[in-house]
Amino acid sequence: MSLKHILLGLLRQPASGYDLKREFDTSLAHFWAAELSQIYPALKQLEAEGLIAGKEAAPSLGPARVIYKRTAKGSAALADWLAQGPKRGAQRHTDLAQTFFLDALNADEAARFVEAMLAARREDLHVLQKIAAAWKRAAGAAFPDALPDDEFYPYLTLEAGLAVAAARVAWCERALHRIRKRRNDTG
Amino acid sequence: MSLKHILLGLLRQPASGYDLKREFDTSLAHFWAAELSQIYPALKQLEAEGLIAGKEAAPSLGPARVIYKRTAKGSAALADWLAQGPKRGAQRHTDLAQTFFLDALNADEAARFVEAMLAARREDLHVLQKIAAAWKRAAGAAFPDALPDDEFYPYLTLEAGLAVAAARVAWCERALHRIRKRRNDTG
DNA sequence: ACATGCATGTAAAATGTTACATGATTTC
DNA sequence: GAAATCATGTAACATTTTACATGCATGT
Repeated sequence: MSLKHILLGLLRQPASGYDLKREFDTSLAHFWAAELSQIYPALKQLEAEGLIAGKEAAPSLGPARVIYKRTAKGSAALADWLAQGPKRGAQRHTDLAQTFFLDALNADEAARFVEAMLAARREDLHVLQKIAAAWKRAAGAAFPDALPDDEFYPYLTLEAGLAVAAARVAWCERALHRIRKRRNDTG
Repeated sequence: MSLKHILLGLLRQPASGYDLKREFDTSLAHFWAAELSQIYPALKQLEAEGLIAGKEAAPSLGPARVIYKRTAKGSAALADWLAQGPKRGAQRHTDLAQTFFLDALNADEAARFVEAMLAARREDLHVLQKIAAAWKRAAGAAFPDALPDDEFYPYLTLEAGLAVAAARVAWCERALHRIRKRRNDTG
């Protein structure tokens, strides 16, 4: 199960389930999503397997938190996962599935659909660009090559997200041109 | 549920569950995957909802087949889905999740991981390029603009797959250069 | 007082994967 | 005769999503 391996990876630094959810939403959103209701049971399972250890943090103020951290056994399990080589993840692009059947709509409706898709993909790209810009500002001159390993590799994945998002925007634009040209040619 | 909508879309042409599985593997693989064990129950559900109708095909030779076709009510449900605008599909890129944690390996192992990822992404791209080339050969001069709607839109999704696959290959190459440069710079 | 954010969880439903079971036909 | 492909399904398991439940703290 990949989710458990990802949690294992993130728990290099001690963190609560809630902290981890925030990481998913901010740093991992471009390749993985997870809900709190999925994270909490997964953490319990990892603890039962001895791969992470949890400690109740005394709440001087605010609600109680359980802080987890990876064990030595957990680090070994993580290295094992990586040593297996790159795994393929299932991709389900609902918007492309819809595009596949756009002949069920008329030309105007189809064009509007692709316009909406373009707007959504531009928004995706914009979000990632803002994150990348903030990262760049925070780092020094030899960016990203001078980053320490534990920031360099996460940054690489952001670049992957950026590259894919840009490709999808460009594709939407081309598709829209084609659809408009069709509409003019036939109508 | 998107799978049911996709089946609904594909059942413009009469087809059996087995036929549909073949379509997933050949024409939809770049954005959606489905197993037979998922397709058969989904077809039964769609039939129970009156969106498709099945007919037992008399098997003169070979095993019995159930041929389904979309009903008028089914076509309305499909149009409805498309009219809701583009839906976002959950993306789970296991290989990027692994890349995120590559600092857990040493520089050589990390480089080998990315090399393997590059090879896998090149293979993805190659598969799609072969499909696109075959499509191009089969069609005439004004390709793809002269295609009928029910082939034009599926072709657009293939182009999306191609664009994303090419972007991921290029990203892997850049990442690999960076990792090798790092290895030389630091030791 | 009320909304928002922090914090942890359970329960139920939906969705997806893997393994199993069956049997005919076609190709080597 | 064996293996691959056609064809349909069930069962068990794993995973993910959505809804619900609880309670503290902070800002308006």
